[in-house]
Amino acid sequence: MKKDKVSIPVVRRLPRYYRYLSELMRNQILKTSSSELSTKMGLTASQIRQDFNCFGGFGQQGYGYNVELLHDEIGVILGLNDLKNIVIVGAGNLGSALAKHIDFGKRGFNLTGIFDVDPNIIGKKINGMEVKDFSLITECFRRNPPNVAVLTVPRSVAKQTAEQLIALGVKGFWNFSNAEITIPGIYFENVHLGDSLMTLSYRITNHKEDEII
Amino acid sequence: MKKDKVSIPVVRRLPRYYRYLSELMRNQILKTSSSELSTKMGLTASQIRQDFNCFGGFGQQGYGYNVELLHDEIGVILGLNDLKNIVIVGAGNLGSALAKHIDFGKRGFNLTGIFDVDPNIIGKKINGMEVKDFSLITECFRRNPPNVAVLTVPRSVAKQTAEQLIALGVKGFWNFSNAEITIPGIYFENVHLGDSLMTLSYRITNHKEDEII
DNA sequence: TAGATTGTTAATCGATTAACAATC
DNA sequence: TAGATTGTTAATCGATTAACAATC
Repeated sequence: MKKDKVSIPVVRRLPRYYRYLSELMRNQILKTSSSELSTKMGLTASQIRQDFNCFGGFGQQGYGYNVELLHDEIGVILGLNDLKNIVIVGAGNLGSALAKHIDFGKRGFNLTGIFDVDPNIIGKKINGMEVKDFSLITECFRRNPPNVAVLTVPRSVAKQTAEQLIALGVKGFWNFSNAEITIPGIYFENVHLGDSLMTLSYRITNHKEDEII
Repeated sequence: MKKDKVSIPVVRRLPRYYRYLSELMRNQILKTSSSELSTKMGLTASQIRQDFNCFGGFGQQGYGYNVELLHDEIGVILGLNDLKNIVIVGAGNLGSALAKHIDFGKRGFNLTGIFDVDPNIIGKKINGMEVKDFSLITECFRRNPPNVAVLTVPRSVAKQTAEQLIALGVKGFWNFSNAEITIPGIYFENVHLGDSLMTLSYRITNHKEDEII
């Protein structure tokens, strides 16, 4: 049955399901089952069925799941179909690497601008898109107001930059700045690459033979 | 009391504690308490005390925690003090951005090499370090065998590249390749930037007024 | 000493797993 | 129909929260 409140762990697993189903599609596999997925993904079949049933039943008893249908449904749930405008703010190493590396279109976003404050960077082209002066951002937002911004500025200016963008209507941030900002009503997806690396350090340092993950 | 098996959620919070304590140190704050940290970090005081006590008691009843001592203890737990050699394999957009952007030294690692297969990239300098030919990797590993590799190669070659590196002694991967690889005894810290972005898409698409995170 | 705050045990909550009836 | 596999309810497990005695 469809749930109205879906828990964070379930939401975090959705993109993973989506990837595995994409892979099955690439391999022209038409049907799958919770038990098949469970062995492939290292989850329990029960959990998979529970997860899917947070959003309604996509399967057929006795048969399993139609791969493409399930894939597309999860895409819809994730909101990948209605493209949300997104801009990159901060075109340093990380910002420009993300501009080139991430397929925003496949992830539910439409990249409409890249901004920086550094005169050495402004005017450069990244993936055919010119880096614009951040001080002109108000003007640029008139035409294509974005819902979301990638925040790849130094931590020291992260909060003030976020506030400026919120004032212009931005509702969500993909935040790489290493600052933890929380503002009511605004969505922050904080990516802490340093934390991830330290977690790896922990595991390598404290390994006890066995355990994976 | 010191626990011998520490759960994943606890481990993932350690870098976060470490960051908040670093911040307190920057602000010359000498002592803190679980309740003070809890309001700052959005956790419960109880959880914080539970977390710290997985590793033994670092506080003093009636006083709280000495910021620097706690910070340094967590650093030791994370293994940040004994630097582990790390190489970057794949010097494309993301690999080279990470080389420039990440302070490996502060995260428990010592960057000793950057490799690629592309003749257009080999020989370039990134942060003063020359990109070496991946086919010479066996030779390069003689001197400074690394424990860990950053895997920033395309998904299609990720698995075979990982296997080559494991054969040369690599025990852990910071894996950006978007391939989910599991090999017994080897540590994979998988960073799925696309998943992170899709999670943001989900939340923006399905927002119900209230809820943050 | 009195006040504060830890370390730790016990209670609660939520997520995962198991079981099974429904049904294709 | 028989076999398979879902959707869903119930049981279990583990993580979080609450409570409080220990003690600085």
